[in-house]
Amino acid sequence: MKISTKGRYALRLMLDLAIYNTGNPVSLRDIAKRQEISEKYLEQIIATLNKAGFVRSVRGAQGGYVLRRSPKEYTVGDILRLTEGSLAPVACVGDGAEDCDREKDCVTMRVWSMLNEAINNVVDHLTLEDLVAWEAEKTDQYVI
Amino acid sequence: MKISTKGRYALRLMLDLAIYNTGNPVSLRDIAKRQEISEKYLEQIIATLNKAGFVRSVRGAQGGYVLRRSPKEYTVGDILRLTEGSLAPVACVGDGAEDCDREKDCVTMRVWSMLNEAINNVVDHLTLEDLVAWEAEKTDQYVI
DNA sequence: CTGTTCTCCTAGCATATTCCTAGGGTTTTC
DNA sequence: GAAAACCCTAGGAATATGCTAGGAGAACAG
Repeated sequence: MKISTKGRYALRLMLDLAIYNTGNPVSLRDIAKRQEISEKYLEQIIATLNKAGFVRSVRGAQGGYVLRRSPKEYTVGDILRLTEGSLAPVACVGDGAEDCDREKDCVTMRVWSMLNEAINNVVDHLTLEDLVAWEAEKTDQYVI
Repeated sequence: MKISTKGRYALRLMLDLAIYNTGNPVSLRDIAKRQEISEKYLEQIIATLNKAGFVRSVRGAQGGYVLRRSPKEYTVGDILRLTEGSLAPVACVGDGAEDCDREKDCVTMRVWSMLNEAINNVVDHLTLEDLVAWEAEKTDQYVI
């Protein structure tokens, strides 16, 4: 019942892009340094985000990645589902649920449904913008 | 981000015990048949529940297992945490959280905390009694 | 007092997943 | 044309998952 590094790093990566969202591409090198994550591993993670159209890549020197949309248009759920796969706690609930022949008899499915809803309710109502705001708050504290 | 069979089977096992909670021990053999789970695998799972004092075992012929407490005194969270380990979505939140030197800087931790709370809120407010009641409702539908 | 029905214990293993590392290739800018 | 970037694929160690197997020990029924 854990979120893997892939999903966690993807979120930090996207947050980093959102914070440095000036229009100029941000290189993986810089993100990797700031986030203290292996650049090579980040490459693989951002490839997924790139193919899904979450980011735009700019090749060559001075290249890097840019967010395709504004930070408020990415929910945490979008990012985690893309990188982690379904966030449903079991295979038999949520969208694209596998059918199970015990389904009708299965009271525990209700538990998983409730859990699924609770999880979605958190991740689908948080956007990158929220995280950027938290980051800003945090910085303010040091400034004041 | 999945609950493994261990936790899911443990819940079904405990629910089965709660439903057949007459005072007489229920054999694993019967539970395994009803739940369509390998008896040998269930043995390993119930060993955990037994060691933790969730169930009492009765050895020998006509033996089996009995709940130690009443169904309403077991939350789904109790059962899942025992069998799955912590339900926290990442290692750095929840009780017994590992320290992380990025902690202070880490905005994503807020996301994981919220997720953790949401999950706990579901599993800690559901008891075996609730599941038994659902089971009863379900049966009623067929009877009417 | 013996056979049957149970629980108990431990070992092992095939498969999948996780978390990377490595080594190149291609594109663009200076 | 060299450097700085992205792009692509392969592999691999470590761990977790989801069991199966085999037997030892306990208690009851007849």
